[in-house]
Amino acid sequence: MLNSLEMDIYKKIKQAIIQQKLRPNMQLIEKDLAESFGVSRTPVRNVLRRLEYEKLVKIKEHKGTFVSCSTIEEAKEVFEMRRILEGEAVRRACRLHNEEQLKELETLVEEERHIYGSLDFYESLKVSGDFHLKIAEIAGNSYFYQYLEDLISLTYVIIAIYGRGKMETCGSHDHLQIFNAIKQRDGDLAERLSLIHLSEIESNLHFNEELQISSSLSDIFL
Amino acid sequence: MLNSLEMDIYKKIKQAIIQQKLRPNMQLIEKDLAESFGVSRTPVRNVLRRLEYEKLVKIKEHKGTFVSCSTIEEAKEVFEMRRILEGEAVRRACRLHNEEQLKELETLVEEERHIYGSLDFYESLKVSGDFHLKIAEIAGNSYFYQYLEDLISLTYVIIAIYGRGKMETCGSHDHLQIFNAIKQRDGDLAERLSLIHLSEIESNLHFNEELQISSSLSDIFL
DNA sequence: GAATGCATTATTGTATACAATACTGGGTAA
DNA sequence: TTACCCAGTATTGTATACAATAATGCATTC
Repeated sequence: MLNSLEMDIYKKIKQAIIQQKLRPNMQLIEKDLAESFGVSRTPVRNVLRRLEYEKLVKIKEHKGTFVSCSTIEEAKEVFEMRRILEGEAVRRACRLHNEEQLKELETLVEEERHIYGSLDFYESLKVSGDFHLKIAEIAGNSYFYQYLEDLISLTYVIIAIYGRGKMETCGSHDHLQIFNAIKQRDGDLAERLSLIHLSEIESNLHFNEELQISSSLSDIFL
Repeated sequence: MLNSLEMDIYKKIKQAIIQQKLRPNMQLIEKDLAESFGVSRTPVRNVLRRLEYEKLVKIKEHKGTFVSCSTIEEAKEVFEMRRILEGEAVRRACRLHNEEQLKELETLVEEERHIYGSLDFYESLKVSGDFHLKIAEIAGNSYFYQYLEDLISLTYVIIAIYGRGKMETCGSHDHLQIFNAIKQRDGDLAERLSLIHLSEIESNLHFNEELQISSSLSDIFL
């Protein structure tokens, strides 16, 4: 995939986007990025193209690279696809999990419960995402993980755009319920809880058109 | 995504892989590709990275890029994920399709029926794939298309590795049945037929270990 | 004769130089 | 004053040059 140099740059840019240090529609100038990482434009460009493939940035030819600002329709597609994939994944996880995996999953729930409120917002987002990804991992088909990793990253950006600060992070309570359903191998229940969980997160977003971050003043005053 | 220069190179390399002009495990040397396309290594490298992301090639650091040669396990994952996604997609297609889309789908079935046997193998593969992709398109969430486009391309390579020449292409009869189910908006039937269809293709493959294309003699004589 | 080490070569990885494109602003003409 | 054109600038796109790495083969030594 990416070599170690690029992987380092990739992780840093990705994290900055997720943490909103780089906000939607902000331009990422290759030269500046290259300088701040102390490398040439070449590896930076490679990373940006990768991020574009994940839809975290948008590259416009001869214009530049911009932190992605998903439309409402795109955001809804992300949640819809997450429900499809995570619903199926959690079913499989119920069937397939072994003791070790269950323990790892439990650890994540515990961790989440522990840092809830205390640590910073983005740390708790990450731990929450890890819970979802662990289920994808247990589901036993690597595409679950591959697809959901990207979709979950995109969810962070969507929350950055359409969220309103407080309750967008997954409640650790929901995760505990899902965990228990998995533990009891109750696929129907686990799927139902997962779908509700995702829909709740989505419904806490503010999909009012006016709230979209505009890329230009002409968008606003048109 | 890719600009027009790279898109051109991308399509040609991808097609060559699908058509087995570039066989699994064959090395793709950047310099040679660049020369044969009359460009520098830069755009070629970009394309190769993209193809790697789609799992059509594998890049080994400081060694080179090789046409991917999926293992049996990877191949099974591809079919499994196709069943998950296409099963869901065809259900949605049943609900969502409009007249125009239905007509386009019918055209593809007709076309397939028409060229069956007559045209070359790879052309018929392509038309067959288009049928599957059209359903993904009708399903109304762009991720269906995005994911399945890659999975279907990978299927071609898998068939190249594990197929045995004759009946691996989708029978147009299966597609006609699926089409009729969609037309009648019978989601249950359409899904069932699709899953059977995919499993049939898979079961026609020869997943005997000995048949794997070895990348090195040491693999054979170990 | 076999094995090891070194030099050579081939290939990829990174940096830099150059080309193309699109934006910006000022000047000029109507 | 306003609209348009043109030059200059900023940024990306492509090519090339250079560095790093890994494979190869030959020579040397035991």
